[in-house]
Amino acid sequence: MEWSIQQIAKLAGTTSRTLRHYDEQGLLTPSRVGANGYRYYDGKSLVRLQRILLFRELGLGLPQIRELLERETDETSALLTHLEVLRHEKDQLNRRIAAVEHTINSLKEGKQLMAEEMFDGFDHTKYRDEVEERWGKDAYAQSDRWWRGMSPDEQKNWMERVGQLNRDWISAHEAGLTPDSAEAQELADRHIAWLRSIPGTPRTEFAGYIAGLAEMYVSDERFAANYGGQDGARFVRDALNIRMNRDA
Amino acid sequence: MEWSIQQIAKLAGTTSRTLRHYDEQGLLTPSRVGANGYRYYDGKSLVRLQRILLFRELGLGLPQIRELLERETDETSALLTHLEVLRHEKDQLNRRIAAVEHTINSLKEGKQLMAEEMFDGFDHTKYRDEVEERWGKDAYAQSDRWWRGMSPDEQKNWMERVGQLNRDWISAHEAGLTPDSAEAQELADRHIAWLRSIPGTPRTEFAGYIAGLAEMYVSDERFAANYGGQDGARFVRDALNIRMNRDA
DNA sequence: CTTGACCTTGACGTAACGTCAACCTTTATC
DNA sequence: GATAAAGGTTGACGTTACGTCAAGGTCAAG
Repeated sequence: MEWSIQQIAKLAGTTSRTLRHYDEQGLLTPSRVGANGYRYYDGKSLVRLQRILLFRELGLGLPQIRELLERETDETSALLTHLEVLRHEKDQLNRRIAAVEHTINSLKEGKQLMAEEMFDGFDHTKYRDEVEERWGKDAYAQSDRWWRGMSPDEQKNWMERVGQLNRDWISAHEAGLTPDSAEAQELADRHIAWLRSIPGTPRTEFAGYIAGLAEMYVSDERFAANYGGQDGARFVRDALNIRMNRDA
Repeated sequence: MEWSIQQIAKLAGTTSRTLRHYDEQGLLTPSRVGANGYRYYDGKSLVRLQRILLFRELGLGLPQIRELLERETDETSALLTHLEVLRHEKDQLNRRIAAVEHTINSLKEGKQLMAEEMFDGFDHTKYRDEVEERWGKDAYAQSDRWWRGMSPDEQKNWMERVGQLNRDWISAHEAGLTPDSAEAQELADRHIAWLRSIPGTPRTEFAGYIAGLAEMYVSDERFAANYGGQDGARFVRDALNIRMNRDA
């Protein structure tokens, strides 16, 4: 069997322009080219084309696809790879759906959605890679399970407690207190207790973990924002460090 | 609270260039612009930015997003729309996963995947809109349920029967038989019986349906390809028409 | 006063095609 | 055999949502 360029395009659900593009890129050359320059394609071309379009729908770039097609001699393994990517995409989608449902519920409960909350909600899934890189894969998975295990009410409650703690930090700082003041040290106590309550928090080397975290509050604007900016974050960091040293 | 362009970019997980782009496009103007031209953003900006990025992840274009944000005063309804789109995407993904799993199973059963099969597999979902337009929504849904109701084995079996019929048509044509020959008429009988066996086939106006279908075999390359090209399709059409007229 | 981080406005680059334009073949029809 | 319709070819420029310099102004810290 042999098809013209438009025929095979319709067969595969694409356009002739795409076919010419793939020809230019060396991704899919016609099985035959007539003396008049017309392109003709056969069954093998069709299969290859299907696979290309398959990968394209996944968002893979043409160079990547070329690599895949060249390296993968086995159809099954290629499809298994494909399947894995699809499942990963599905997971992500499910998460996004859960996130949106969550925010809708919050709204339905009549409580206004505040900017920080919105950010925190997304934060939890958005920085996955970063969290994994910094504290290991288990840490993220564990913390994620814990978070999802809570009811929306519990989640809200938890976030409000965090918000309160943050606000207290900011007030203390704005009140001109010093990091070693009794008030700041009390906040440090609360802060540490709060951190301990999060599953995934390392039990060994806890002191080093806290020190690193405190440093990050300052250096990462996303965290610093929670404490009213870099200045506030520095205040929190100092208070925490003093608290930890007192223990030692 | 007020953030600089990089701060808010990091907060939302994007880049400063994107922010400037959105400013240019009038999608998100800074809450304040300093005398030096610096852009500053506040909490409301952050929320709006989050929403923009949300929609962007869905693949919506910036003009569309602008429309949505202008029309939607209600947060909840916007998110509900959003949710619907997400769920639709999820359905599609699940279908693709099922399709890939199906082909993998076929391969695992050791049976070679032939080009036509692959095409048929995709065909069934790919041309949905077209089928619906031509024969009504019920027809597609009905036929789809029927197809999915079959086990992989049954599906394979059914496709092999179709393949045999098609090959017989091609042989008959290549053998130089005429559409009104006894052999061709016998094939027409089988063909019509086969069509009747497909749920969704109209019972009323069956003759007209057959005539239209026969015409389509010729005019649509995707169908013609099954009969060895337009020429073969013409042969099938003529045989079918003769068969139907004989009944009348 | 320099250094380095951050900001600005152009302006060109990119990916995967869509969409003409200008022109040649093939096929069907008068 | 003329002619139009349908389909083919190769350029070449347009599109979207930014990325990525380039060239230069601003600002806090040492």
